[in-house]
Amino acid sequence: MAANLDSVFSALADPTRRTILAMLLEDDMAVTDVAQPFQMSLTAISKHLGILAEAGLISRERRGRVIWCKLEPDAMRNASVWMQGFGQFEPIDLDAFERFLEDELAEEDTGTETQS
Amino acid sequence: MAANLDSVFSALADPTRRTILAMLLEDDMAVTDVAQPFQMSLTAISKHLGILAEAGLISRERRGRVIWCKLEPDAMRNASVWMQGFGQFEPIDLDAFERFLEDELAEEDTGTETQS
DNA sequence: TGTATATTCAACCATCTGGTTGACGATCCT
DNA sequence: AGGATCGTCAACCAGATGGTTGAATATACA
Repeated sequence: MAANLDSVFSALADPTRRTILAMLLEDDMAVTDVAQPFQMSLTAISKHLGILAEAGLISRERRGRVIWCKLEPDAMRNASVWMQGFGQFEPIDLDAFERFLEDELAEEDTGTETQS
Repeated sequence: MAANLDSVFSALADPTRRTILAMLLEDDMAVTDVAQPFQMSLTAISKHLGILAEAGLISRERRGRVIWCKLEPDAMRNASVWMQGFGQFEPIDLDAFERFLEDELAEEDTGTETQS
């Protein structure tokens, strides 16, 4: 889904949002606590969290008054897969990569392990 | 370093630019040839290439009249390393990667944009 | 009930982004 | 030199983005 790559990469393009993700890596956090270390308004942080949630990078769950934000690393998988394909080889090794791809597909045809 | 993540991720956030990168994965290309499959003007593609180059994702070298664009995978690799911190991703799924590439290229070929 | 806390909504603003067109510089080929 | 090709520059435009403030909503608590 290329549209999802759009939203994931543009969500990751903002340093505030990347910092928020790094904070959530340590633990789930309430919106107010997420906002605490930043200089900007709570509304601005709330918007950033909305963008991260829209991209699927986090989820938000209301418990009482508090909305808990939780990292959802699955959303990064597609983007990570897409990116890693570019970093795995030197451009000069393209032919080798093609053979590698074909080998992988051939393995799958023979019923070797299959990831979803 | 963080500023570079800004430029890399925001460069990757545009589907036209991701398609260009996928095209350059196969071979170095002249600007005009990069622009050929797209509907937009050559100027627009030139700007996209400028953004990709600014992010370090490609390099451009003039030979005669022609400017050759070449993929520079190191920049993406750095961003990929950043993403690795956010969870245990599955081992690289090259089959999935190839499907992404095909989706990206198919979008441009058919002109059907899957915008959300 | 009334008040404090947690979060979002609505309106607004400045700046960035992705596109256009037309003119221009650079290079190749007769 | 003259003309075609390659690519960028400059100016412009509509819409997106990231921030603000003030009001509104939802929940908790005394």
